[in-house]
Amino acid sequence: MLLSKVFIPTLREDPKMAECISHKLMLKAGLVSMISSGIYTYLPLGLIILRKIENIIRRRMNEEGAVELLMSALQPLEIWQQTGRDETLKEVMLKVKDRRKRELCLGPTHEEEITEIAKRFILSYKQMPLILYQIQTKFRDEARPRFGLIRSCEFIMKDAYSFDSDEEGLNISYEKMLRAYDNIFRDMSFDFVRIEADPGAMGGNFSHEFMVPAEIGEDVLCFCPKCGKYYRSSGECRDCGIKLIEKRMIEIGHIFKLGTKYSSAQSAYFLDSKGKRRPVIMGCYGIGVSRIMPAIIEQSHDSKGIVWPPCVSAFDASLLVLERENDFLYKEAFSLYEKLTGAGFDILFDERAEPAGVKFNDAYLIGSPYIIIIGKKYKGHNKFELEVRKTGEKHLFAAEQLINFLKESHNGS
RNA sequence: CGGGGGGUAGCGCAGUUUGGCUAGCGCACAUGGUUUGGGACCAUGGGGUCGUGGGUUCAAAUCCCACCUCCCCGACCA
Repeated sequence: MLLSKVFIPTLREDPKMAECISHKLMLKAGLVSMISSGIYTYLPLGLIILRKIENIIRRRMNEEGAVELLMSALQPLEIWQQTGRDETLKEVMLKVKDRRKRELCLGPTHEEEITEIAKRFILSYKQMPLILYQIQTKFRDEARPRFGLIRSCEFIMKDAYSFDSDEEGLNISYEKMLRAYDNIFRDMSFDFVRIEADPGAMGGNFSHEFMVPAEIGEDVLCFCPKCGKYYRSSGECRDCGIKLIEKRMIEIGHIFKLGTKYSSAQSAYFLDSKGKRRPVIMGCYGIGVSRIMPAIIEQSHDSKGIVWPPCVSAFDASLLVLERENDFLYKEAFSLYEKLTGAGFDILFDERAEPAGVKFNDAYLIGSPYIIIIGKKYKGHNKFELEVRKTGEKHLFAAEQLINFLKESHNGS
């Protein structure tokens, strides 16, 4: 992509409203823009990254046999009354009335709605096991939105729901999701923790949380500095007997065995092999998709900007021509751009007539894993300079070498 | 929801204590020129309901009242 043709409005100064690093960098790098407290627009660059994150999730969910659907964000309040959660979630639920005075809410989550789908279509044990998932916008009237996309009133979640005819089936589905989540967060290069959790208001009897350590985390876990194990309470390490240290964590995923809480309340019944009517056994599995971007940034940045792990970076590399009005250099740069694009790489080509400092700073801010530089020095040796964003390490390459280098790093990641 | 701090050009800010020339600065933006390996320079220019409403006054960004909104700490958080 040509930088002058894409809409990436980077900011020079730190935005005043941003308090934490990821929030600041997301605004500065032109990933998102705040519309109101807790409400954000994804700008084009942010959307590219969001899609990459979503697709990592899709790949792993599909791999475990989960099937994607898309439920409505607008939901009749009626289905919430059946489970009583119109009361338990009263505070966070955004409600509206339509012109016929029908009471609706903007879904804060989708257990009730998916259970309606199950009730309607899952009639026999032969239709299970089944795992359905969606990537959807949720709405919550948060008491205090904060940290940018970490806690917002409108956010994107991947929510999956498993349907089984017996406990054993539920255990298998749950294991599948545990595996998928481990893979997803590993794919995203997270330093993450998986820990048993309290099901809370979600209901059910068993639950795991996936968390990443970060200063701005809203949860606290205790960890053993020797073996690295995490605990919920601050005793001492069961293995090492060492005093634990508190660590702030961001919750990025949470999965639950629900059992029949929702299916019973909403009469989602099926007939088993003996023709007996029984409630479907459910599990639900959430990932805070819009929270992942800031969580990655919290874990991967430096004083100059974002350092994207290659798997979620919008671009494989940024390409800078420093002397824009030098026809020779521009032609060399453009031909390299075409070669790299032809080889299947996503390249952000900064061909603007801006001073070198502006281009370097934007490139560091945007955070592509590699920066390829064509300027004065190129005229000396006719080699392309490649800077590794993460380490600052520099290489000189001819075009073919450069392509091979990028291919290798691509396969490695 | 409790406590604290903010709102002046697209962004970042000064000015408000002590009311008074035409409301300023940096960046960005536009035009022309010089530049081009680290947010460059010169010249010219455009852009403002000073958060909103009401009040006090000869005179309000500045004082008074109400409201809106943003941020921080806490409570809450499937």
